[in-house]
Amino acid sequence: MTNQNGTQAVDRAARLLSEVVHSADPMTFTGLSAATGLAKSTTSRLLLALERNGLVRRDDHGRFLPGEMFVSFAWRGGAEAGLVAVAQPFLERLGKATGETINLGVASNAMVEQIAQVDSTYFIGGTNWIGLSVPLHCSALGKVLLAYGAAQLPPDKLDRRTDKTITSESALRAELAGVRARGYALTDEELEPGLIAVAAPVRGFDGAVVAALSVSAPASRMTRDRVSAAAGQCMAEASGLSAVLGYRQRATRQNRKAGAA
Amino acid sequence: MTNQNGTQAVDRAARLLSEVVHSADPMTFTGLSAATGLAKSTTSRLLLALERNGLVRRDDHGRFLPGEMFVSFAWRGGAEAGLVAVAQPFLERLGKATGETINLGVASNAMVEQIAQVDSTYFIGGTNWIGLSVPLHCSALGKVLLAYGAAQLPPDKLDRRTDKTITSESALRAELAGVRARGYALTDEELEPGLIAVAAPVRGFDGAVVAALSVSAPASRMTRDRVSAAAGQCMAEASGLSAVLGYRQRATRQNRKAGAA
DNA sequence: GAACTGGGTCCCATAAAGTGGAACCCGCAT
DNA sequence: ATGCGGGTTCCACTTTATGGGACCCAGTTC
Repeated sequence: MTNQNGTQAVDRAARLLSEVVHSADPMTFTGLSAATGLAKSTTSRLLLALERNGLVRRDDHGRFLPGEMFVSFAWRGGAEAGLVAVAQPFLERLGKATGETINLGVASNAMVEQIAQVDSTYFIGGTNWIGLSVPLHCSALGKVLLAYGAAQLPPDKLDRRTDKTITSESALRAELAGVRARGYALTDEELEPGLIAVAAPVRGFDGAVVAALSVSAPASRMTRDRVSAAAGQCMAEASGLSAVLGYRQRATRQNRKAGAA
Repeated sequence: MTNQNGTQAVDRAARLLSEVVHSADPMTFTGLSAATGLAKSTTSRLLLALERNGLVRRDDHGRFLPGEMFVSFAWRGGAEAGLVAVAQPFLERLGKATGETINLGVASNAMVEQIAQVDSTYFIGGTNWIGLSVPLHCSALGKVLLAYGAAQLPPDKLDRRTDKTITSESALRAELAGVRARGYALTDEELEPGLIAVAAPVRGFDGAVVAALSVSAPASRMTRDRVSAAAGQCMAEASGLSAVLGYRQRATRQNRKAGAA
């Protein structure tokens, strides 16, 4: 465990900082000391240094909160710019797991804008879709955004892209209910013949869906059972990303076996 | 210059981090090394440590950007919560300089909500207004928010609070134009007899006015010339706060940053 | 109000961790 | 193939971080 890099103090300070920033509510001095396993004196010195530098501040009860530097960054609109970067590792993991093309999309005036991508490891299936917008009603990303209220359909008629495209409002409504029930969306040659994709919601700190994560593959590779496997992996990564964005799942869903206090 | 605290490494790392976060566009390695005056090797080691801990990341050109921890914080909605904290030092400086009551206000459904305050050093003038909402058209804070489009008047008639209150829409429009021209707003016994206040705009990173900063005093103390002195100090602190929120005054040649590539 | 308690900072001898100059590596331009 | 600037790694040197304990302060308890 000894750090051969020669940055013990900085690493420790960063760990403290991480505790402070990622914790749901303000950390106390002793809490931090315990969480990081650092000696009281060391904890004190490091926290003092962090405070001096605007990285943490203390509330009126002496508990620690993220400091001026974080707030300043947030106000500069760094959030949007950073989403892609934060998401990248999740996309990559998902890409590695499935071997298929991964996309992250957000709602942008009644379309889905793809803001990040990891390419398929296969030859077939690999164009770059970043910056491209696709319709809401026939893409997996779009269905997720619609299903969870992150996007609204324009009043126009639903565009028919293939003979499988859902073009009736009521059918779409039913489909979206299904998405919410399953927790993921599927588009099966509804956007383009031969293209199948699944997508799962990414939530922000308040539970609102802010983006969607998808796995796209040619129908030839995406068999029935692989769809559900991909969907599972997709949901897992999406919820990991949600966690980084501050979303804390409630325990009311499928109970996990290991109950983290 | 030796640090008496025993936190050299952390302080240096924090300085690097500060450069990265507060800089308008991505810093290069050499830029950081130069800006902080640290040896190349030290800079490298510290940046590596920061990167390892998610405090900075590198873009595709190897330049440094704020890392996952900052983005994560921003997505949790830490911004609003932190505004008060970030503003506090500015309010305090202004309070010390003027000796009067200082307030920070934001627009909140057609009123001004005071979200932070520093009390007058005098006995007279000192109630706590935090949480209190005041009308837009007859408070200095409100005039600023109106003048710069951070708030809109409700369709109702303008409430008459004193005999000096501006109650005609056209007179108010003229007043707001004056506010924009001077850069600060004045309310002279328009909200309450004997109460004079000046206020200046606080801008976010994109130049939009997000809040207003005011100095309030009894008319007995706030003579003509003291009004302009207070206004000057108020504008100075407001623009300091704006700077922390990422607002950069134009008027200097600023080359717009092109996207990557 | 004296004695206790628990959170937090300060002190100081010790040695571990950080430092920076120089060597080195890599990609790029020439 | 040669040079160059940005960046990382090495390593001997010593400055700087470490943590145990003293200490301090503000609440509680008796």
